[in-house]
Amino acid sequence: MSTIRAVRGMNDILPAQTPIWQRLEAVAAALFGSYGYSEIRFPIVEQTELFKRSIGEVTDIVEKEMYTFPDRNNESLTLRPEGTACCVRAAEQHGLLRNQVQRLWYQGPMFRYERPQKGRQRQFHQMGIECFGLAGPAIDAEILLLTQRLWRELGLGEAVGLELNSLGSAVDRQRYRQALLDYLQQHREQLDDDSQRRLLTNPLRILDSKNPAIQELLVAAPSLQDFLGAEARAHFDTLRQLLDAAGVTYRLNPRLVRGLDYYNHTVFEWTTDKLGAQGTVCAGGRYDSLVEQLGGAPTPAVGFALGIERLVLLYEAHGKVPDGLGELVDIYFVVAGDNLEGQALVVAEVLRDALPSVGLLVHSGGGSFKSQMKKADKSGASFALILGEDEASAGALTLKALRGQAFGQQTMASDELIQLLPTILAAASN
RNA sequence: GUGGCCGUAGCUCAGCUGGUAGAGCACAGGAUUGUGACUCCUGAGGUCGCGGGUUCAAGACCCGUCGGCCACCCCA
Repeated sequence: MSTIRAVRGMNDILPAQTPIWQRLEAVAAALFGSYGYSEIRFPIVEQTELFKRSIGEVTDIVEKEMYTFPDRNNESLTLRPEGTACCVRAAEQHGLLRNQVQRLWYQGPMFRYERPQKGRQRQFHQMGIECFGLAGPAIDAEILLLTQRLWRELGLGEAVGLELNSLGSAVDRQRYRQALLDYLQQHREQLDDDSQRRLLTNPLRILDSKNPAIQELLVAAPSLQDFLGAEARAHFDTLRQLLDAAGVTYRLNPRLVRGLDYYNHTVFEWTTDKLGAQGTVCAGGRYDSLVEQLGGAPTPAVGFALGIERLVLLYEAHGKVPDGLGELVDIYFVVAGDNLEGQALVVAEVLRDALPSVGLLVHSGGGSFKSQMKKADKSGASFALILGEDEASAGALTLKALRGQAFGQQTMASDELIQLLPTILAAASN
């Protein structure tokens, strides 16, 4: 019989990896909270229509990357390919956006049907924040400062860089789209197949083509910056002043357009050259018309999403990962002797009552004294706690240091041990 | 969806112009009857991704297929 494997592009995150994930998620969640953002949780499945209306009908995500299926009542459902649309739907549905500012964050799996490669899988994970109800550039600056602080706390300040652009208002963008189209159509024969296709679907995406010949052609193309209206220009200029004043360095990238339809004004990406082709770790921007598009009142909004898999890769290779991350066991309890397992469990519970923060692993399943000591060593524990025949008859326990501390090995009554353990463990961890 | 490279033990890999599978690590037991690490000995572990073909003979060659990695596309 053939074994069942995980679905392509959907990866297990194994015990060797989860401490890194927990660390990243904990640091980010604490940071978001410290800026006044509250967590929101929404379902993994939504009505298909939500994504068609928000992300855009002609985007690759909607056209060919969504996991879409009919529910048993034939309603079309979709595994969420991103979080922003879901967040807007949830916030709007529950009246969170009525005349008020909301600072929200979320995390969880997203699904896109793509060929897996480095930094990209079909189930991937994002953390993101969305802020509703603030139209000015100050909030754009705030979330960029927040992300910059996150990189700094993880020791990734040198590994990522910020790229920034403004798409202008929807009207600005429409005017520019036409001008770009006019230009590109004059040079149609020089466009590669992909760009020819995008001419019809999403011409702005031609701007960030990786084809050098296309980039060459674009040098003489009309620039989006020249099409920004007064309001858009003022918003962007003020944002840049705020970033300069706050010491955020960035690279203006007039070719940065982003793939989702709902963005306007500020767009940004934090990128790295250390992850291969998928170098975008965190990206976002302003989407002032999305709430209205989804049936709510006009509500300015800005947010970003960061890809946790990519952040994990970057953090492992370039971040400051704390020593001992993921080491759970302080004490390995060796139980050597017939019929002592029950007694060991009772003693262990007493120890846990007295010292709830201590990691205590009780050996189970028997085995020789020697093999238990080997397992104690392998567990990474600082100490072996031994209950054998001698200890049992003396009403005592033996504590043995495994990591070359001066402590050595001592046998004492369990009451005394509980008294002394906090001091002993503290001394050992220094 | 397209392209390149790759599938041999739990992991990392060797296996020559075809001749019936090996190493290191990890795991288990022992040397050392209640003391881990270092050392030494021993053991267990494989339908060589799967299916077909060529051949006296295929892990190796051919075809197909599935999977993995990387890149394109696209995106976090």
